[in-house]
Amino acid sequence: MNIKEASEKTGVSSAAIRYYEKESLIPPIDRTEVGNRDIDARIIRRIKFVTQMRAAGMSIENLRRYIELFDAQEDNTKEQKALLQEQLAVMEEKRDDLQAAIDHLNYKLNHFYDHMQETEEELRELEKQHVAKVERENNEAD
Amino acid sequence: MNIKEASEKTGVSSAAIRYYEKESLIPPIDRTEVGNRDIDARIIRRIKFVTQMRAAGMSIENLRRYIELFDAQEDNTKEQKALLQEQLAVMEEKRDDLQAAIDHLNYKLNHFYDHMQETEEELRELEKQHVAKVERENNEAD
DNA sequence: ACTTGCCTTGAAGTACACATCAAGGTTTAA
DNA sequence: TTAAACCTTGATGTGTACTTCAAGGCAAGT
Repeated sequence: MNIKEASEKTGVSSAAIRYYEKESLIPPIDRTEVGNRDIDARIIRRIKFVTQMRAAGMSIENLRRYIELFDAQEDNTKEQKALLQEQLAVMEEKRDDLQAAIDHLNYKLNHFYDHMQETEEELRELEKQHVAKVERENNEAD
Repeated sequence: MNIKEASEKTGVSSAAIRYYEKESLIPPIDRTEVGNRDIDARIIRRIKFVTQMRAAGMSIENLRRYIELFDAQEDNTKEQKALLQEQLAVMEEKRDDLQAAIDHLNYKLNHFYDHMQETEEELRELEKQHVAKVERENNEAD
């Protein structure tokens, strides 16, 4: 499979695949006799793995660190586990933040046709208080 | 409250607060007589809101679009609702991707002390097959 | 023979989200 | 009154993660 087909199969651009190989996020890719990349299922899996982790917000740097350990022969399971747990914590926090924001949006959508939207009402109240305060200050300045 | 105190209170750098104001992610901040920013609880709330959404992966651009609608006086409810729904869909997808990755990592962690980690085993098996294939090819080339 | 369409590498360019710097102003404390 | 410690704006710099470009090679079709 050439790089274009791999790109279509994974949704990752050819340039990005080359970049991932250069950055060792995927293993060295076999070449045809003329030097073109010949991509197999193993590489496709690796590309998809990278995509998933990238979508989850893992940086290239951390991903490479992780994959290095992953691919290593020696079982440095402690480091590996620590790294996984670290990443897991980051991702869970991210998910919770997302969920909070989703809840917020859902609430707004559910109450959308109420005459005054309540979440906005809250902020508008603060806004009103603020405007009143500014006006008071202006009056004092007279 | 000056910008430094606000920075300490929110964990957002002074430069970032200025940037957020410039990009209209937070409302225009009042100034003291000499032109320094005078930050109140309302702004602090807004900064924290931005931080939360940013941590959840929303881009500055989308966040601004969202906040613009949020702050709008006119009730262009249809567009507003459409945009909220759009944003909601994006965020839910992101959350689901995250959850999938979290599940993946959790699985790995739960099976960490198994003699051979199963997910890795799978990849290592492919790796072995690959190496064997390369060796066969090398032998053929002799 | 030549166009089309794929590939290669290395270098340079780009978008985002700030961080840092330069040049200057104000307030406070010694 | 001079230094320290804030502040301002505008410009420029930075790191990340690619994308795009330049220059060329290979293989198939017309």
